[in-house]
Amino acid sequence: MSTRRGPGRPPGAAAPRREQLIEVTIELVGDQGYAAATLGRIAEAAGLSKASVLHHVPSVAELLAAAYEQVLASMVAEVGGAVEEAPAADRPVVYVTAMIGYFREHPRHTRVASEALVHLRLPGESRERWEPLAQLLEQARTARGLPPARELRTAALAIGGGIDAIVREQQLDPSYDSARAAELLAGVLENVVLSH
Amino acid sequence: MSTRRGPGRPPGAAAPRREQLIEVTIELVGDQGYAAATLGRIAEAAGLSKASVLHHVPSVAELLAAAYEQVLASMVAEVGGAVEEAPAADRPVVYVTAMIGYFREHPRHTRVASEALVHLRLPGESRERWEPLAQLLEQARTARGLPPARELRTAALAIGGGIDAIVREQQLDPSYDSARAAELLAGVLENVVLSH
DNA sequence: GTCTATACGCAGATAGAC
DNA sequence: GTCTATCTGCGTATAGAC
Repeated sequence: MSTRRGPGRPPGAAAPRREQLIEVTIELVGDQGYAAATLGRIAEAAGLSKASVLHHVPSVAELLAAAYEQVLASMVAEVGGAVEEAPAADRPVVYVTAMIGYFREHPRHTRVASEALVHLRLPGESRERWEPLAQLLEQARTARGLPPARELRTAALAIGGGIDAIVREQQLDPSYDSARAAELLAGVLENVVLSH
Repeated sequence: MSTRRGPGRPPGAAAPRREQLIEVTIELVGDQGYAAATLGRIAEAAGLSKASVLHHVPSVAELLAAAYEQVLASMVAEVGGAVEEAPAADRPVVYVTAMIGYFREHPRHTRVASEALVHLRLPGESRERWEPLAQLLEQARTARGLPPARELRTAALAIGGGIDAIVREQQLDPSYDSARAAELLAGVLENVVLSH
């Protein structure tokens, strides 16, 4: 009987219940913040008992981390894809607009990502959030024949902070046009960091 | 007997126990975050029982709000003072350097202020955090004989985000020179928002 | 896999003696 | 003003039946 069902899944397949739990956790955190993402509320939103939730997930903390990681992976995939399609000289600008665009298209992911630094115990990774952009800036400058920048870290940090602020404003006030803001920020980047 | 002690204090005087509790709360939040500022830990840090703490303060939530407000008031007093001493044309630049300088001099206040938006139920005030800077920008432009800016909100938002990022970096890595970063950010402000 | 029942800890807050 | 003792609620997690 080659079609009998065993206890396991085919190697690459997903665990559907776990996926569902991650999904409702993202909705809960995205809409009401990490403080609202308790075992009881997650169970209720998933239509399960608390014990059943913990049958599919080792702990609430692990589930919260998995939800955050899924949001982060989705963001990295989309932004990273857009960046790689562009020539090196334009990548910083694409990074800015793609990042702001991503969170405009995924409002729930905004809160998941922005509150994660406060609520989750994140290893040192969060401390170097400015590094990817710094690398893009440096590579764009060499692609343009410019000398290395002296204050790369501060430049990347400030641009990243500007992105965060624009994304947050779009979340607080959906009538705020973050696409236009992204163009503006990209223009500053172009004229200040990527010229002379 | 005009010197007898009654139950009250002279009108303008502080309530010393309450002040002490606010103080230890700021230390706790500043060093370990809002999650660590529980009634039990506050009591322990103050050398009191939990019940005694609540004799001087109506609730933990109120104490947390008071601690945040004290930090905010202190910051506004220092930054506001520096800004008012400067001519209108220079105020945005002074705002940036004074703000970053304040949090460099008061590391504990950094975390109290930055996590407050996530942990405290703040009324609409937090939504207009960009407005003071926007006003300074507008006034500086008219003082310089420039026409009103078109994207004031985004400019103030992005600068504010840059300030936040630099302040946070100084907190995470004390060897990071946020004073130099402030000069850089102020320079961008000068050349991008306050010229032509 | 799913449930009910339960254990356990910790948070905030109150009662009442001193 | 200060304390000890207590209450209540909520959070995570486990035990064990179905």
